[in-house]
Amino acid sequence: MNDTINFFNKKSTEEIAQFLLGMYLEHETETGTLAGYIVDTEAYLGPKDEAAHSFGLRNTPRLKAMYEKPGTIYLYAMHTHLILNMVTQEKGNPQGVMIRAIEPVDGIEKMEKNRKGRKGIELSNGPGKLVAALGIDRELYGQSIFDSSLRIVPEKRKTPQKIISLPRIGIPNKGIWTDLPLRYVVAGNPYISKQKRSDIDQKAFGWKEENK
DNA sequence: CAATCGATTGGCT
DNA sequence: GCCAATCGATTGC
Repeated sequence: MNDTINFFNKKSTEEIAQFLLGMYLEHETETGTLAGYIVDTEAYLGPKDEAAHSFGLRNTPRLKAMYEKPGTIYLYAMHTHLILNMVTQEKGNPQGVMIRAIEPVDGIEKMEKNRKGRKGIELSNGPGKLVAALGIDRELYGQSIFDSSLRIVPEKRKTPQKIISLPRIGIPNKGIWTDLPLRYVVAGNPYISKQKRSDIDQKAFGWKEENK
């Protein structure tokens, strides 16, 4: 875990976004532990990034957590859905990574309940969906992804066979920022949104063979 | 399938 | 009031 914190302290937001692919994300709730592997992320480069909430160092009450230390959880509402992000740079430098999808591992039945009976890839193949599946709420706003009830567990992570970079989703008319490939996905994993069925790796889900 | 569109909360100007 | 880093149902090819 210390290695992971050091990684956040030394690397660029783009590098951290890729590093988070395969990361084990778990949420300890009153009714049990819910967890999965991160398979889809997007980097938001803060002050200079027209697509970021913190563009131009904008700072409003909602953005407070973005100006905190690396690993701080930043949640915001999009229509009726909460979206999960974490801070990636030093305090006062509001850059972050958004989590777009996870592959469920632990507590799948509870996730199905949280998702009102939906199953399979519909459980967590979108940013609003995984937040609902894991039962994430506003109380986690401003807490640390390293040691709160919602946390990453580097010891349990997987390694992607191949990482693909793509333009980010849902940010039209932002000049170069619309097209820059700041979205990163585990190639072939079925939980990636807007993916062709033929590109899915049904056998290994895009992971490297476990080191046996 | 792909494209379109309505729903509808919260944060900002 | 307006707009959004979305979801899900529906339409149409």
